[in-house]
Amino acid sequence: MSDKNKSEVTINDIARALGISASTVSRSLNDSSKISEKTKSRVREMAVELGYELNLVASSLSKSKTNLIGVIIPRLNSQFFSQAVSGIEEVARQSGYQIIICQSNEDFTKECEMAKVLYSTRVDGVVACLSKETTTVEHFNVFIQKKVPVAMFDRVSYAIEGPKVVVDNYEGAYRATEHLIASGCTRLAHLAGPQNCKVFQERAEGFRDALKKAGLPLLPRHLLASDLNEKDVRDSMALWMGLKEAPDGIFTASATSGLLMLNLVRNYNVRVPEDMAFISFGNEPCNELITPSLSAVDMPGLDMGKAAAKHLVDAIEKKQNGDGIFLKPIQLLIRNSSFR
Amino acid sequence: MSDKNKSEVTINDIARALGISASTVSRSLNDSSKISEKTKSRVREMAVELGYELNLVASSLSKSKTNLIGVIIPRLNSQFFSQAVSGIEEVARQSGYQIIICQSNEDFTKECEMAKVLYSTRVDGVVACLSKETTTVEHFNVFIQKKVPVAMFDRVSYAIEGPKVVVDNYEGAYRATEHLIASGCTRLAHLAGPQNCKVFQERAEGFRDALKKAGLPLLPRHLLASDLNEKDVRDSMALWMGLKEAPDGIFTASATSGLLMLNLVRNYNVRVPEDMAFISFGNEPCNELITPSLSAVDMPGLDMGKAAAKHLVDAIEKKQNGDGIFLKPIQLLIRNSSFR
DNA sequence: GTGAAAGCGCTAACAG
DNA sequence: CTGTTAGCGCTTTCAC
Repeated sequence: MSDKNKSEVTINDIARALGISASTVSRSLNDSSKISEKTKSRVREMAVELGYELNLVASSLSKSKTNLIGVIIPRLNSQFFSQAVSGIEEVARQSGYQIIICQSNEDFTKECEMAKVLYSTRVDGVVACLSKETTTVEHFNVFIQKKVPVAMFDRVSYAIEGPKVVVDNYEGAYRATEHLIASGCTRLAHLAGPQNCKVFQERAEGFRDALKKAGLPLLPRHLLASDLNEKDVRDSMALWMGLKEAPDGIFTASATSGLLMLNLVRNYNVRVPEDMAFISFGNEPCNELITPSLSAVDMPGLDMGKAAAKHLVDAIEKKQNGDGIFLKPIQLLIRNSSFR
Repeated sequence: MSDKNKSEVTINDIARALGISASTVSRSLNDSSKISEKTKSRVREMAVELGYELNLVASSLSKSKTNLIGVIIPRLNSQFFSQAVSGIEEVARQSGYQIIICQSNEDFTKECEMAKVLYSTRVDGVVACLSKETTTVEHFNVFIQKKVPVAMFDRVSYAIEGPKVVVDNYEGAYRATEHLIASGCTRLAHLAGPQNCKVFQERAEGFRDALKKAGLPLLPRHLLASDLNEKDVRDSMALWMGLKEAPDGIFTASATSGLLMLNLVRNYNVRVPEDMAFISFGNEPCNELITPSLSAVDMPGLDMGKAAAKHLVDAIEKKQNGDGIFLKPIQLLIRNSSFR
């Protein structure tokens, strides 16, 4: 009847229609225990009759709670990250939160901007995986100061508080290298990632230590730090193939670089795994479909995402800062590229 | 100096500190043209001094604009979707919007719920790709009624207004089939998707028509509608291989099913592409890395995402509903699985 | 069990 | 150019 031309139906409209107060309507809609069932149902009916829909921005403002979680990640298009985001989204939604996605694109400056706008959005928490470029985390201080929990996964920083969900990169690298050695490789090489980034440091370290432990030398130029982009991978491959002592076992610090290398090696007269074995840190579905299938250290992306979100939500709701390091198991997937 | 213990610094604090009004502060911070440069800079300085950060939820409430875009997609973990979301995120952010991601997981009920909460969040617009189950789009009516633009891509519905970004599924399927025929296949089969879903209908239709055009028969059970999940694919493969007249050319309606089939065929004594050629609708990076490499109809996920976001933003800002169908080109990627 | 009133932080007429 | 005054729609004491 009161078909007002106003765009939005509010609790006031319901209140007016029912001849009660807005607070009663609010309480009813929130299922407050101190409202009679009768009133509640009258309110609910009128709400649907008028086509009322809660306005979360108003609600957020008055409650100082947005039920929004900011997610900062390097990018979306890798199995690991899309799985992680899936996991985050799933547990977030189950817990009543929505997620705002920001891709830093491995760009530190963008990461900083994103932190700012997420803060302005007053997200209740953020889960982040740092860019490769990131070496300082002061851009997260806004959150810390205002008691907004920050959960990190994979590429984390221990310089700020909050839950961290990680894998043991050192161990994964160590075991991968060990495996290559067990397969009979003696001239091992490692295509490492940017060494300012902790996870890549750890992977390089695991590699080095495994060699040391086995009494194997690290041949000159057999450990190459790089950005892991396509050019770097191609250059590294070319460099190694030109060496007098070319590697007979290669461990790459990322899935994509491993895939690319395995592809590049076809241009040479080299048998895999007989002449050259491969294993990569990080697994893509692709790894087991190609020929030869590519061995990998698998990181549980989905689980890590879920865990990060879970610990974040706990931190948000229980007001416990949720500090803690949660180590997720990696898995060595041995396939044809290294099995001999 | 005025180190009040209040958690949030507001424009009022700045106003008080400077002995001016809150509106002047607001205008300054928004770089209004009618504020003296001098005042602006005093305000800006005081803002950083006090550690002020804009509260977007308050701003959103008073402006009735959230600068949030809701994204509803079936899932994240396929090249196509992660690329699409990347594209959406990129142009959204460049245009000053943040995106809220919701995965329907191909579940119609979830899709409906998501539409509801996105509306409650008062997103300024939504970009959606319908779930396979979705046959009705009434859950989007909230948006339409309230003039919130809805852009759709790939799996779209013409039952509601708003920009649609699509590829010509019929044409892609037609050309893929045509290609198989040109390669010498005569007993063609198509693993189709759920036929309530338009894109899969169109693909099946393109397949049928290409056969007809070439005067080739559609052999019994050579067109199988399915859900494209792993079990369906396995069953279909088994069924086909058991046929007296087994297919010698297979066109799958999705990338993953194609990949899986190509993998399954190894269990049979069949040469690819000599005895059986393959091509899939949808391409994954994987497709060119496997052996034999898998031919595909490639959809430009990134572009489609960007386009959808762009048209949505236009619709939001120019108040033009942006109706229109934007056809993105597909590309036939002929690789070893079908080239003979 | 329900109402009145204040307020969350910002913006936007309307004055001057 | 700047200030005053109302809200935006909802929640939340504090009364009754």
